Amino acid sequence: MTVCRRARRREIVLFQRLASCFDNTGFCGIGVDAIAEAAETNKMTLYRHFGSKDDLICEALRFTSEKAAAFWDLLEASHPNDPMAQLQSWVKARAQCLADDKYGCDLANAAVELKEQGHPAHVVIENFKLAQRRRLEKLCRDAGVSEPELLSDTLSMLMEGAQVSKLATGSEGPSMRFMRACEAAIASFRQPARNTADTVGSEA
Amino acid sequence: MTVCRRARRREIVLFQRLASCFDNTGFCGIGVDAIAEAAETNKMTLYRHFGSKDDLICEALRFTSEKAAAFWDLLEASHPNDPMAQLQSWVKARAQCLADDKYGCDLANAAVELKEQGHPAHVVIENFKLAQRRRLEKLCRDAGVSEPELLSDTLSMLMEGAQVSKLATGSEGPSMRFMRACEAAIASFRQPARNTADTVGSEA
DNA sequence: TCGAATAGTTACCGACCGGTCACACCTATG
DNA sequence: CATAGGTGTGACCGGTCGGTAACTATTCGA
Repeated sequence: MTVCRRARRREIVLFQRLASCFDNTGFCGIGVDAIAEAAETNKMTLYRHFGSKDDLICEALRFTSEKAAAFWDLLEASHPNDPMAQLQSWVKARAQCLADDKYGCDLANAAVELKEQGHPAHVVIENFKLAQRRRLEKLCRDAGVSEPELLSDTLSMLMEGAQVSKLATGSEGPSMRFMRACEAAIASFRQPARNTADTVGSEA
Repeated sequence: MTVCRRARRREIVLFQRLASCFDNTGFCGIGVDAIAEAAETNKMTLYRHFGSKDDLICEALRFTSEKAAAFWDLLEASHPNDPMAQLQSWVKARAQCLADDKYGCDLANAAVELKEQGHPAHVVIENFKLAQRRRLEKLCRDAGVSEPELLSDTLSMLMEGAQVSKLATGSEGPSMRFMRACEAAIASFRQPARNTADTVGSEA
């Protein structure tokens, strides 16, 4: 058991160093040797902890997603019993991430890059994104907006879109208005219920 | 000169076959041999037309972006002198692409995958996305909405976000509400000017 | 129809890929 | 202090990578 704990401790250290390792190169574009170097270790040690490169990627993504889950707990604790303040705090935090992280969410990038069907990372990505969606939707619902599902998905899309847009056109592209777009969306759903799709004449 | 035209014709055929070639595998995940097979030719012919794999990727992206430019002309022709109808038509067309294309915009995917600085594809991607942004913003402005720049960037982010979100969580994720989100955004900017960020109490 | 330009084929290059092996080296714990 | 569990090192495997050479077959324009 003590050995097990020793190994686990080592893995956590590895994960932390691995977290920002795929950012520059992507997942296919980096070799296991380079990964090992970034993790300040060597290839054999990596292969003693993980069955394969794909397995390693999965575990690294899982680690990242668990760290992100902690963010939500922090968010709820920061404004207890004030979901609207939490929602605004979420926007602010996402805008901060957008400004800080040069390359967006690892999970989202992995979804784009590893799109061959059946890649083991897919279930990690999907579980993470669905969990995020659930929490955001709950937040919107608790905040009492008129259409919580629609607002939640709008904010999700704005967030993902801002990140890929920043990769494509830099920080002076559409992503520069991410925060204002979120605020406008929230504001438009705050008033009772009437201005969603009735003024746009589209059938189906 | 005639030979030049002959070669150019061949290149166009190659491009058309290449267009959907990177969709399944990404750009790093496919070898030149496989690319040649997908283009129904062989590696030597590819290398006689393009200097390198990166060059080939750039040209393929450029071809795709030129095809996309034609879409805008079609859009304007479909509803002459009715920018709001064009805007709604844009939303509908993007929703259709979202439903049809299994993997989103090649240019956006390339931006995510080829994020090493200095990759020659970056200028192609950036030029394309900025051009799209300009046209969308002009459309919003002509449609007479209250904040054309903000609406345009909101729609851009929703579009990019819907695509990556679909890759991450499938068509039942946030992307399922892409069209409604766009319509709500347009609607909220149609009325005079007052509901953008004043109800959300955020300083800075 | 002739000749030049292009396409196809095959084999090949060095480099690197993911992954494994054997073996020496640490280091924490009994 | 002995030892088992973990780490570091370097060589190695077969396969594939991007890219090229040499040569033949085909096609198209004058």
